[in-house]
Amino acid sequence: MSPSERSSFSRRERQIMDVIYANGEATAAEVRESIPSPPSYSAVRATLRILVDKGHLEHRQEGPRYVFRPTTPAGAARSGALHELVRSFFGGSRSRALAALLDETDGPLDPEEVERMRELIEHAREEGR
Amino acid sequence: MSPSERSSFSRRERQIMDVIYANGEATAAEVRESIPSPPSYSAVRATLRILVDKGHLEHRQEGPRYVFRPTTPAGAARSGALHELVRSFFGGSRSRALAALLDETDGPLDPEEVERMRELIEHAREEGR
DNA sequence: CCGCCCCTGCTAATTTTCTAGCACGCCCCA
DNA sequence: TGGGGCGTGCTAGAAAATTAGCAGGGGCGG
Repeated sequence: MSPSERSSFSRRERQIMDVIYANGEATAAEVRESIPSPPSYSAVRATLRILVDKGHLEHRQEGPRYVFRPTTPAGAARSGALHELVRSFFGGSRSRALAALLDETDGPLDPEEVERMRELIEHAREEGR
Repeated sequence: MSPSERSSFSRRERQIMDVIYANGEATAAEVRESIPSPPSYSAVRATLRILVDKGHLEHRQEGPRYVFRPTTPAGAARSGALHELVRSFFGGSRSRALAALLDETDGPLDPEEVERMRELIEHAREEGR
């Protein structure tokens, strides 16, 4: 998903896409439950239909209902969104983003997780050598 | 800026906030130049005024024009946006986010930067010990 | 002083988004 | 068979966002 595509979403569209990316996939009812001060069920369905028309979502039938998921593979969407955020909020500096990522104000760091992160960095360092 | 606040922006509002966060501060003309398929100058100014009314931006007079900047301190906004992204796209896992951050498809890794990142991790590791 | 240029504030209209609600189909069970 | 529950598609209207354009105001060169 390109940045310009991403920024072309309307408010509701974005909220819905966020929920679906967070969940991987979701039904209309699930989407609605995940949105604060949610719109009507009908409105959710209408917006989902629009997103399908625009090519951002696809749906499959599961029993009586539709299950929606992004057309853009999750990995690519995640990577794109993250790089876009780093570009716009951190001037493109990965290390400054990492510093914010390690900020504990938003939840304590798990030592095991830090260890995993250390390994990731070591690995990247060896690759670049 | 809370997530719910962030997701309450309309499309244009979001585009404008993004530009201003990326630049730190900006004039109406600068904002307009940074938006792809930009709205009219007048529309930009109107939306800026709305954002000021809503309390997301403030402006100071600089010579003949206004310079706008976020009311939320940049650091807090960055941290909040990043943690929100990690929560919704990476299931809250910082290490998975880091893995995506190290993905080179979006630009090569600078060895010096990797070194800085390694130091950040080491530091966090020692803190948590 | 006057005209020009660039800025702001504002209003009214257009366009887009959002919503409610109706019509229909399917399944299940009394 | 007939009703109720639950899903979809669709459309018309309401609500919100976006836009254009006009009415100043201030600085500056002629």
